[in-house]
Amino acid sequence: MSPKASPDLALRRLSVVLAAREIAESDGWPAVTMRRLAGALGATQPVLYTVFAGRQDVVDAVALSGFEELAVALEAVEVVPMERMQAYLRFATAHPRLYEAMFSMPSGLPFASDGTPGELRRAFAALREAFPDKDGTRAEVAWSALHGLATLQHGGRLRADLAQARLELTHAMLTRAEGL
Amino acid sequence: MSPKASPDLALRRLSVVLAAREIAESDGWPAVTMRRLAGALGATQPVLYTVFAGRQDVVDAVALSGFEELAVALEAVEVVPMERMQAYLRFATAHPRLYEAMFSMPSGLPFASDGTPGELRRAFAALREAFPDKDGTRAEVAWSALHGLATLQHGGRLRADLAQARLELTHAMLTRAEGL
DNA sequence: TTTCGTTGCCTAACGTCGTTATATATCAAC
DNA sequence: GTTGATATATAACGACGTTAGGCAACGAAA
Repeated sequence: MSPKASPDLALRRLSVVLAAREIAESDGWPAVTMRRLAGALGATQPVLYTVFAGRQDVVDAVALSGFEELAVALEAVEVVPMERMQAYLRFATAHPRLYEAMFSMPSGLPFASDGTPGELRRAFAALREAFPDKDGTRAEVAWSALHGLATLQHGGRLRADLAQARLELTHAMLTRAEGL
Repeated sequence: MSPKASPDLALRRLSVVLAAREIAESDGWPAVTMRRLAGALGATQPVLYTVFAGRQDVVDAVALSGFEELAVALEAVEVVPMERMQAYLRFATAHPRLYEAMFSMPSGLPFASDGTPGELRRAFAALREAFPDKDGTRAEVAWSALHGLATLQHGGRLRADLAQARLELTHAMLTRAEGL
């Protein structure tokens, strides 16, 4: 039934994702080419297509792993607004390219639908835990504010010396807005 | 001095920017290739390089034109937080690809430095007008919140039925946070 | 132990991209 | 009309994502 030693596909997937993350984090996403990925794995390009449909699929897999990591990072701190906010921003600044794949790049991942992956739900749930309300509006607003801070800050669009002030003001806003 | 009828370079630049915007808005940024741009202008690729250093330069020019338009859109409404917030979000949803070029794509534009273009300053000034404070922290937070809402919403990452609730909550937060 | 069928991988290629070198055509100046 | 400069077009280069086709390796059947 198995003519040739069938390789561990799960392991191969993981290797590709890890290599993609490393290359992206060091040289940027445009440097993550199928040829370079194959080279980093000591294989040839067609091998990549045995576990991924294409380059976009690789990026999506990296993004998904990022959402899992973000969820872990958020759950690791206390269920307190400021703690979770700092954990979120810490994650974004520690892995800028990963964060880029998760939010700023074209993605084939389903988000608001029923097929939304569990990793995504977990990450949002960790935020909602810290910003509870009836329908989740407050958590979505908190998330938006954090995402805006993270991206504009990383893009150099905000004054670096005001980073702490922005965080504190955002925190004050989000917590005082408890009663609607 | 002028051996051949020297073409209007400014006009050509404008034509390229307009064509790039149209193609991007209809078929997405990956469809904005130098070949297609040249075709839309009835010229050949090398002509584009007489007015733009490369593709990135074209994208940057489109982004810059977007900042100018954003500034105009913001200045067109009253200096009231809710008005300017709605104007901002209206702009982002009306020209999603343009907004993408301005914020979500790799850019060679200088932002926080002294060389920041006037179009950018104008857009931010219009926001600061509506969210005044001593050092501009509040305007930066407002901008971040709006940017987060715009991008996450456009990416389908937020519940569509809560859009109005998110806007109102964000507005309430930003306005009540007047005293620090 | 030999043969066969299946499966995994590599080489090579296709079409498209951004970008550039070379050549040709066009017009002002004399 | 000749000359010289310049604007444009043709053609190419290298790299990309992706795929087709051939070769080699291995388990099962004989």
